[in-house]
Amino acid sequence: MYEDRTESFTQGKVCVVCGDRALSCNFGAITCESCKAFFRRHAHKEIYGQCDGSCPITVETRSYCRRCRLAKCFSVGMKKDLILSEEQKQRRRQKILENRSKRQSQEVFPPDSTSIQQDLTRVKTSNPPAPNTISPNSAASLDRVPGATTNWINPPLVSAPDALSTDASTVPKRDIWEIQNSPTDPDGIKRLAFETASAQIARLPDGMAKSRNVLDRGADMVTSTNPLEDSSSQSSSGGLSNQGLTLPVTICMPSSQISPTGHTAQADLQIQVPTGQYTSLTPGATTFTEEETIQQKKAKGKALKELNPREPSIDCNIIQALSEPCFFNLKPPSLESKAYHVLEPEIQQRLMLCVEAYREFCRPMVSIHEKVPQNYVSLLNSGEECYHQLVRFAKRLPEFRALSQEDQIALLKGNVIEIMIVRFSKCYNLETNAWTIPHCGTVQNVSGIIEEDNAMFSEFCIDDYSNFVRAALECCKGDDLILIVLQVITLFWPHISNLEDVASVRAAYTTYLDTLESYLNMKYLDSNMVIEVNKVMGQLRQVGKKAHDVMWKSQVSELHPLLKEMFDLR
Amino acid sequence: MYEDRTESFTQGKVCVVCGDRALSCNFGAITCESCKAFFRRHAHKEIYGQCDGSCPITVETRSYCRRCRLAKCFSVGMKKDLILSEEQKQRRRQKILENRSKRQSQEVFPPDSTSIQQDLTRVKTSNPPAPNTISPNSAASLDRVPGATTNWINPPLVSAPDALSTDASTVPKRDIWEIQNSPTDPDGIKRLAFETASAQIARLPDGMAKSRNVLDRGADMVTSTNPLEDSSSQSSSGGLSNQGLTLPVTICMPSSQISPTGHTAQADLQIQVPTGQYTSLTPGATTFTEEETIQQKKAKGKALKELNPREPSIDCNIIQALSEPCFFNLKPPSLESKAYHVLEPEIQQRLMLCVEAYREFCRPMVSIHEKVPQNYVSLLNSGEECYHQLVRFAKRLPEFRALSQEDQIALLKGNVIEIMIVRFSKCYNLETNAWTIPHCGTVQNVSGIIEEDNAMFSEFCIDDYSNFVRAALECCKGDDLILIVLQVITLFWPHISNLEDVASVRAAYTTYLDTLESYLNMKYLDSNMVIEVNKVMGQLRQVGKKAHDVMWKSQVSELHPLLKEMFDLR
DNA sequence: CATGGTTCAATACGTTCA
DNA sequence: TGAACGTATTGAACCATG
Ligand SMILES: [Zn+2]
Ligand SMILES: [Zn+2]
Ligand SMILES: [Zn+2]
Ligand SMILES: [Zn+2]
Repeated sequence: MYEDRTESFTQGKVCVVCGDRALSCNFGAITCESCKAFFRRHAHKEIYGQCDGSCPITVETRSYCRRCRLAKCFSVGMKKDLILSEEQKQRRRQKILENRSKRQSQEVFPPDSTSIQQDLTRVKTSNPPAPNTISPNSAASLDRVPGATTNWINPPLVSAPDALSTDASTVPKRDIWEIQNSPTDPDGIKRLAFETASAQIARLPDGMAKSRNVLDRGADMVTSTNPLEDSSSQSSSGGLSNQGLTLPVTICMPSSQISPTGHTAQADLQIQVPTGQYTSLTPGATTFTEEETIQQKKAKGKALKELNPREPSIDCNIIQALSEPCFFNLKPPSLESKAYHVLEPEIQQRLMLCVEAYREFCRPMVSIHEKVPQNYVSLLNSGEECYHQLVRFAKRLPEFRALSQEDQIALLKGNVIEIMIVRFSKCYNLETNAWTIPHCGTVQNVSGIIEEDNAMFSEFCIDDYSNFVRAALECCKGDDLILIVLQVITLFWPHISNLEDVASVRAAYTTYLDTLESYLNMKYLDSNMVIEVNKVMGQLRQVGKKAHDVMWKSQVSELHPLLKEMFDLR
Repeated sequence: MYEDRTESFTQGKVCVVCGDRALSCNFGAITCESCKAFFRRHAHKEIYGQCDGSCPITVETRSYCRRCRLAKCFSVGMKKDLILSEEQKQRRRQKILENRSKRQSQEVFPPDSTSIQQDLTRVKTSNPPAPNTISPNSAASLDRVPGATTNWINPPLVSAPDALSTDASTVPKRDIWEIQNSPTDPDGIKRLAFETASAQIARLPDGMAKSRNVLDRGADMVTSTNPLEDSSSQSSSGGLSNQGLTLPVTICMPSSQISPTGHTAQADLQIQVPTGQYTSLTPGATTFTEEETIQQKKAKGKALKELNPREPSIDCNIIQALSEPCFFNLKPPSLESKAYHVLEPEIQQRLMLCVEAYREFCRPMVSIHEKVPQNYVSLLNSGEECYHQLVRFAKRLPEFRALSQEDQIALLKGNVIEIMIVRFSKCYNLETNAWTIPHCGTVQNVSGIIEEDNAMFSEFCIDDYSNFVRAALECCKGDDLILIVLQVITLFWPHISNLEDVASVRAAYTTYLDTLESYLNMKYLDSNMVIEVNKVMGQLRQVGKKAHDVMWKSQVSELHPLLKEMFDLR
């Protein structure tokens, strides 16, 4: 509805349906943009209404009666045959995608690629998402993996013959893991992997929890890297322990600071959380009740904070940020978008499944209100919700549900670290080597902390982590869906020993690998994409192993009972 | 009522009714939220007040005088047509529900969890989301025309868009995902559409199926249209809850009263009804089998009745009356009378046609034996035969038979309420505001019942109905032929959207209007007669619209599947 | 350019609850 | 009654093809 009455400048074109300004002929009649959209949306639909069929249609009244508006559209000669059929639209989208990635692949080679930041900036400014552009030098630097597997079609350890290999199964199978873990013969690898797995099962106390909160926020920011989304999230940054993720667990603190109330309840906007009791698996363990309302907890948190003025308090902004829903989640592209219809239905379905499952990670965490975290350990302990989320995330996946409880637990325990690493990668600031927290003015650089305890972290070089993040972000630039599917794949990573039904796990692993591959092939004609992502997976395993090792060195005693259970720590 | 006077930040929008802050345009005028709600609640009501009609309406005073507030609402241009009708609201809710379950179909698990084990255990028990069931939209619209047409030569027609297109694309397209996930080729959609289209007719196994059988059968019978043949059906009448048809549906009742056996089988003298299963469109719906014999049903009904002694039972005489053939049918004058020879042969023929068709309404109903109706809902539900009769009635008319099956169904669905209103008007007692049932010493006054639920019937004032009946009966005093032809005319009332062959429907409508006019002009020299009947038709549409609304407000769950099908209720 | 589709923030309906 | 909310629809702006 245009105010300016200089209709002449639009060549006096007027919508024959409503009289609004018209720009062109649409579907057989000169119409305005709104009537054009209206007709496209409704021409094939049945419209129910209650009128005598003679409602006047003007600019003002056109939205009053859909039936009469549609009738008028037809009466002025608009033809629904001119609306592209679903199939035609599909072809069109396909073609657009092809052209787009063709164009981008040309852009990649030009000499200008400089720093990551510039890349990111370019992403922001250049309209079409340029996710697959990889700066040459970065790609090179990622190539730490000796003899990296370039073809992931054949998952590690998984020689699942009956897997749903949808296509190109002819490609020689190589196991990424073989490379990472350096074993040379398949059997050796397997065994090795298993050993590692069993060793791994126990880690990651709580670093996960807390750091996740913070990290999550970062993800929001990163998401805004998405050219389409832009602006709203300013790039301020509030750092927080992130390495927490990897291990700041080791920081000791007065036990008094670990409040017994330091756990959480689930409180989601949509989901009513039943109150209940936390019952530890181990009889003697502490029990927590979860009967407080969120409001009560908020109040309590405030009170606590006020009562302990001497304790260094964490910036309120951080707290607020942490408690917001989805504050750092990945933002996958909407699968509703017509563009994805090119994919086979099954692939679409799996992708949707991943995104749906991932939503479990997007719930707000309220635990942060309960007690203001004063340090990293309490931050960790207050993050129980993280693990619940992880469990729910896994449960969303039918393949996971189909497993025995033992296997489910084994997978969760065995792969949690890697999943979390992927999850938090999005908010890692490569420039500062810190996790960035949006909405907070501060950036907490953790490298110093890490360096404090060289003995503890000697095995976990910050470079490992940052290299992984760098590779991951550059690889998936802007396309959070890749990271999401990666988390699902990681969940099913079948390196764990003593799985009851290893075949099913492998099948699931393969299935989601294939899904990701299909997606990448569809979206990025650049076939290198699969290779790149494959490399990233290799790095993930490397860094995961190191994080795991460090975990075992940490002080167990201060962790929340649930976390101990999670990791079989005593 | 907002305190902050920074109205500018709301773009200076001000409620044109009360001056409060406004957010958007509501029902045709820029209003505040409260006036919007007020208008929605009261626009259809009559508000009586004892003021002089000049009360000022401001933010502070707006709730003082509802009458003046409503008047101001109208005066500033708010339109009650923009308030969704009951049907539209119902569809809207339906759509929201569908979308919601679609979205959450993957949302398998309850959100809360305490310990991992509990989480996992729950996983084991919880089932994957039920696949989304989609029920097809019916093609017919039940749109109402609010205003009465005063000139019946030009019926209030809805220019059905693209009426002549016979392709299946008129069927609303549904996303493939909604229905099944497996189709892999784009054609899937197309096929689906076709399925939907053909299903439109074929499926509906039941309700429709049922009526379809009848439709087809009806056609068979038409052969026997020969006037000589139908001696068997004397003009006694098989009444049935009629008003039930129009509205008492809304009365809620314990679900126990709705016996799953409370439906009927077709058992006509001439028509052998194939036994079969009722398969609802919606997978989860109840299934009814129709294999019992009438005797069995009778027994069952008795048993049921005895088992529920607390339920108020309807007088046995009524039952008997209902089961007698044609206990309350109209008795048209014999067209053999020489008096009618003045009329042109074609007119005579048409009149005879109407009378013959009407005889289909005069067959006895046996369903009443099955289960003694305890109240209006069960009465309604037991009245399946009514609809079969209606179908046969329509099938007798050549213009109707000439239509496509889709259009036939659309007409039946769209006009059934008005036809029934006319049909039952004859037994409405204007003195008592009750329907009188012959052969019974009792008169059942329903007004009390209707008034019981004011909320439900607020829009359907008993006065509306009685005014119509009064007008109709006074107008046609003694001449049942008028009412009969009126039913035929009503059948062809072409207000329905998306008729394939709207031209033919209009032609039929006009034809019978002309027939009636010729008859009236011949019989009643008083030329006012045409005008009077015209007025009655206008009232019929008004009362029909209200009845229609009430129908949509009713508890859908309690209705017989056939009725749901008939009215596209879910 | 002309004319299709796509997107997303604004809009406008009903619903809920205190 | 009216504020707050959930959602489907709308339409301006934009993107892509030929
Ligand atoms: Zn227009
Ligand atoms: Zn209209
Ligand atoms: Zn107002
Ligand atoms: Zn007043």
